[in-house]
Amino acid sequence: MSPADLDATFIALADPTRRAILARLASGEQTVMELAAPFAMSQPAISKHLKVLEHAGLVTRGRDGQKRPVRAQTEPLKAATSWMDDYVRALEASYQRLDSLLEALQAGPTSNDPIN
Amino acid sequence: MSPADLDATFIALADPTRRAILARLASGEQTVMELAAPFAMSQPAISKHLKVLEHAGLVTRGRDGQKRPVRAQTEPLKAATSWMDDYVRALEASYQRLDSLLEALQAGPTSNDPIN
DNA sequence: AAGTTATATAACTTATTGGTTATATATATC
DNA sequence: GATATATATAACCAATAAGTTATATAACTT
Repeated sequence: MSPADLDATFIALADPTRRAILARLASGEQTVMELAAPFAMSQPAISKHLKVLEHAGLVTRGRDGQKRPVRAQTEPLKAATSWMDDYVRALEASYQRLDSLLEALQAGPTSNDPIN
Repeated sequence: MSPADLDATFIALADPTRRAILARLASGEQTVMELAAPFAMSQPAISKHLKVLEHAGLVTRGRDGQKRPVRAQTEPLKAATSWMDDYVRALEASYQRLDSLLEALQAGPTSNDPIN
């Protein structure tokens, strides 16, 4: 996943309306009108949010007559989660190195310690 | 984690410069100047990015003389990941229900099927 | 064919973002 | 005390975002 793709995914997730739309899609495909109903917001506003979600690959659109059913997709979420997991792992590994170092220093510093 | 906190976290992650700053912090605390060095960007721009990251709780600032060392924090990431994981789980559960339904229909529809 | 419904697009407004330069503040050093 | 360094703040600019209303387009209904 390219940085730009990560950008698109996090941008899409960074809005409570869009996350609420996704949450509603967990119970299956919905039309734009169905998605718009619960929000105090115009239909074009919802269409704009859907475009942002689609651009991130978080939803795909079908065609059923005049309706354009919206369906959620998991792939970008998995890629984003994977970036975050890798990062947290790297952080915790570095904390652990620091912890061991502090522990070693407390046990009794020697001329071999990287600091001192 | 409140929706506003999730907003702050995803907004902070939705910029490649900020993700790069976080990545650099994986190797330990850094001063603002150290963080700014690799970027083709002014120091105030980096300070602004740090403020966004701090607002999300993704970094904390220390004090060491005139330096304000920046340190990464994992907590908001874990909360965000948790939201995403829950969501993916919900989605996959609903897909699975749909899949079983389609399977059942293909095996031979009956008057008890929820559609038909 | 006329009217209705579902959705998208356009044009506009306001607020926010990401950057800039210039400057202020606080600490360190000579 | 004067100067230098680390960081923050202010004022500004251009681009983007999130909403609006009005309108266009396409498909469905009668």
